[in-house]
Amino acid sequence: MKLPYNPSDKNSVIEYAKKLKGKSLRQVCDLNILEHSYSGKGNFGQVLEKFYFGYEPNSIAEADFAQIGMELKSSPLKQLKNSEYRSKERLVLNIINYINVVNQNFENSDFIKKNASILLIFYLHQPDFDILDYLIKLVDEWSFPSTDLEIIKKDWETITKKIADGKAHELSEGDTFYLGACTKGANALSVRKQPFSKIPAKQRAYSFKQGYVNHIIASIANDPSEIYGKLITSVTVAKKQTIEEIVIEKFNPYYGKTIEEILAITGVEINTTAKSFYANLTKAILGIELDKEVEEFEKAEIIVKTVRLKENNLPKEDISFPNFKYEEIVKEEWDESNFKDILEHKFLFVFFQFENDKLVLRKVKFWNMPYSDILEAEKVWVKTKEIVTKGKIVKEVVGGTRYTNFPNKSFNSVSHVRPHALNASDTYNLPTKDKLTKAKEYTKHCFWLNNTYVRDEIYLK
DNA sequence: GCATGATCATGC
DNA sequence: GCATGATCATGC
Repeated sequence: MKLPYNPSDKNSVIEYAKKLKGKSLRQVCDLNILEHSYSGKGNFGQVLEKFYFGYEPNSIAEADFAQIGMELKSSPLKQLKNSEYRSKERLVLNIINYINVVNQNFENSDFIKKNASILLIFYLHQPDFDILDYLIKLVDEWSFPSTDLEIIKKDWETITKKIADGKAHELSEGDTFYLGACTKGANALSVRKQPFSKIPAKQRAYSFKQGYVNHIIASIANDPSEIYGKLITSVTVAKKQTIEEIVIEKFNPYYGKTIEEILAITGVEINTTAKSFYANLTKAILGIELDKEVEEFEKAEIIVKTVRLKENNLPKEDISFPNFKYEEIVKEEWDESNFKDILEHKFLFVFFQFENDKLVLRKVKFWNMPYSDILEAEKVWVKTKEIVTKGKIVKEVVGGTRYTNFPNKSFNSVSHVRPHALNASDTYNLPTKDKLTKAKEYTKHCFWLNNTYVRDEIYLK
């Protein structure tokens, strides 16, 4: 069959691809073929490959357009209330071959062979729409900006080293900055062999983190990115230092200084009572303008947590996460749960400590939760889900105070569940009526990291 | 002094 | 109106 483009000419492929803009698959593909073969089901990318570009979907190691070394990737967008586009999810790339990758360098890796040049096709995902009716919004060829490539190379090496250390089963997205190792497979049983351990490891693929995809989208859409400040100003810097090293180097001169002293040295004026105070102080130290976001943190989806330690090193408060909805948690599985997703992020902890009633900067630390502790957090999540499912939240009511069966600090060393609401009547609906109180809704709760865990496993380590 | 339940303050 | 970071109140 003659193709409507020349597969050995990059411009021809890109030009043909760009005709997709503003169209849906139904508009550009042969409807008869579609209805016979797909009847609205299947995956957007597969339909696109087969019925628009005219080749059979494959899972070969080389790029889809082999002659020009270009890989085709389609991915969904979501639209914000202000009508801007954001990535709906991470962008999943090739599967990690644990056996082969340990014998490769980044430059000659399967990853680079497959993804050095990507033809990106972003479509607007709309709930309840047939995939054939999603509108294609953005089409362009994309390759790594040179500074990003240095970060991604280090990420690739981090992933490879963990496999070489026999720890493929302990891989986590939080291990890396832009390039993640995300799980890929029908279910938790999708495992494969790893070279230096007998433990089967979950099947994983390289992926760009959602935050990173958002920046790709902005660059393709030609959004002027005036809203970002960069830590890494050149390829030279990126080759020499990791994001981690750059951040620690910037914080280092302020260790042992009080907040007042830091403000005086940086000369930045920040409203000390504002909620955004610590976020702004962090930006001041990093040399980022206060009205801008730290580009590298957004791309890597780094969660910044400020902790105030008491003089005995114990954090003054536990660390909260977003509230969970009772009706949602009962439908989730741990592997796809919100809580696990959060815990697999990379964190930047900024530690202050009270010293004679003044707060002094102690240290900053990049951290992501070790595999063994994720398994502990899973127990807390499982128990929480069980309690909500059975409608056994309230244990007893004493006076006006309701005591719950939620996992507390003595249940688990990593995490516990506690209220996080405006007041007791700030509630979410329950999927099952509470057995004891007959209530149909309950005060909002969230998962917390225990302050003792933060002290022992993050601050002191 | 800590654990647990409850609530506050701010900004979008 | 709500999410989020922060803090308070009470009982042991």
